[in-house]
Amino acid sequence: MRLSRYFLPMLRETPKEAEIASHRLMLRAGMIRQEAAGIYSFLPLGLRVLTRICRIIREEQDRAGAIELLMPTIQSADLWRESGRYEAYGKEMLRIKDRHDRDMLYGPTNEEMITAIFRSYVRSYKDLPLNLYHIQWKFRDEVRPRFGLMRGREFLMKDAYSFDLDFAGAKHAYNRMFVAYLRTFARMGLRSIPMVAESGPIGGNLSHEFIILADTGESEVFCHSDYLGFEVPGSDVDFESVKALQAIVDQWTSLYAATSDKHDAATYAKIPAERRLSARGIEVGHIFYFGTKYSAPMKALVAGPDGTERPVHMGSYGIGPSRLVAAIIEAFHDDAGIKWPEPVAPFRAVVLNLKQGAGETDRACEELYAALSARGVETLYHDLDERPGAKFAAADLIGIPWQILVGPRSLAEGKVELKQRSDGTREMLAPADVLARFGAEGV
RNA sequence: CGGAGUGUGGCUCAGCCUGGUAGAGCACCUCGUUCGGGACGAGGGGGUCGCAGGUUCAAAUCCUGCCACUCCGACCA
Repeated sequence: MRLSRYFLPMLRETPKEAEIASHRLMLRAGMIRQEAAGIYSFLPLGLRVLTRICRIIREEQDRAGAIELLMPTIQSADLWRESGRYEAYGKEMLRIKDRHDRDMLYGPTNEEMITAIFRSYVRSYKDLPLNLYHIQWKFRDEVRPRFGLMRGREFLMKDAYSFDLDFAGAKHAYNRMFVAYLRTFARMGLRSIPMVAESGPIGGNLSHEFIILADTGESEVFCHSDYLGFEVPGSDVDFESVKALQAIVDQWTSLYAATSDKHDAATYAKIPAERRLSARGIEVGHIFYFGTKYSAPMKALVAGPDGTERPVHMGSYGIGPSRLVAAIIEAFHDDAGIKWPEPVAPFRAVVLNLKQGAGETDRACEELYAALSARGVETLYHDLDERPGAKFAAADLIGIPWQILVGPRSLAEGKVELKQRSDGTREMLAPADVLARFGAEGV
């Protein structure tokens, strides 16, 4: 992508409403634009990151055996009356009426709808286990939206719903998502810690929040510091193996870890003092087992091997991709801007032409840009007529992992400079060697 | 929902107390000089001062009401 033809409205000054780093940097880097309190447009650069995050989520959901579908944002109130939540959910639910004066709502979550889908097609235990998910916009009319995407009213959510014949099956379904979540966040460069959590309005009695440690996190958390050293399951995990998954979950729940809601000071005090970790965290995922809370009242029944019908056991599993954009920035930034981990970066490389309009640098940049693009390396070419300093600042701000600096100084030696955004390391390389770095073996 | 605060060109803000021709920096357009860490000069365009009432000869400025947004706390992917 040529910057001259892209839409990337960077801000030099920080809009006054932005308090935390991620919000500030997203606005400055031209990723988002606020439309109303807690409601944002994703501008092209922000959308690229969001899309990459969703791609990783999908890959791991699919790997764990979940199946994607797509449910609407608008739901009928009648569905929610069946579960009793239409009244129970409170003012957080945005209630609307259509032209026929029918009660509708903008979905804050989809347990009711997925249960309705399930019950209209599935009758037998032979169709289980089943896990259906979608990635869709949700609306929760928060009293106080804040911190940009961190606590918006409209937000993107991946929500999965599992269906099993009994608790044992449901527990395995829960474990699948548990392990998938560990992998999902790790692939984004994040260290997540599963913590015992309140189940809130979703209900149920088995629930974990996946927390990223960050100073700007909204939750106060307490855990054993050994969690920071645990190994994340590899891509070869056998999601069919009940025993293998249970072993992983057992390990990851073996030590104390709780949010302030569920914090037990006495248990925490038993951890050796040097292993106690008291910090703030960002909730990026939340998983629940809630049994027959919805299937019983909504009559989502399946026949078991003995022929009798029984309500299906369910769980639900949420990840906030839009919140993850912010969480990743909180974890990876410095004073100059964002430092994207490669798997979620909006572009992999940015070519900076330090003397736009000079034949030599223009030619070298064009060649590099064309060659990188041909190799499938997503590259942004900063081809605006700006001074080098402005280009450096812009590149650091938007945080693309690899900067390729092309100026007369290095070009005189037949070289360009490859700078890594994450640690600032620089190397002088011939253009051909830069290309080799981005070859099949990656950088 | 309790408490605090802010609305003035695209952005950051001054002006308001003490009413009298709407300002600055950045950004934008033109020309020139520049060019390895957010350049400089000259010229130019752009704002019914959140909205509605009121007071006054005169309101960005004073008064009343409303709206929007932000921050602190209680609740939440």
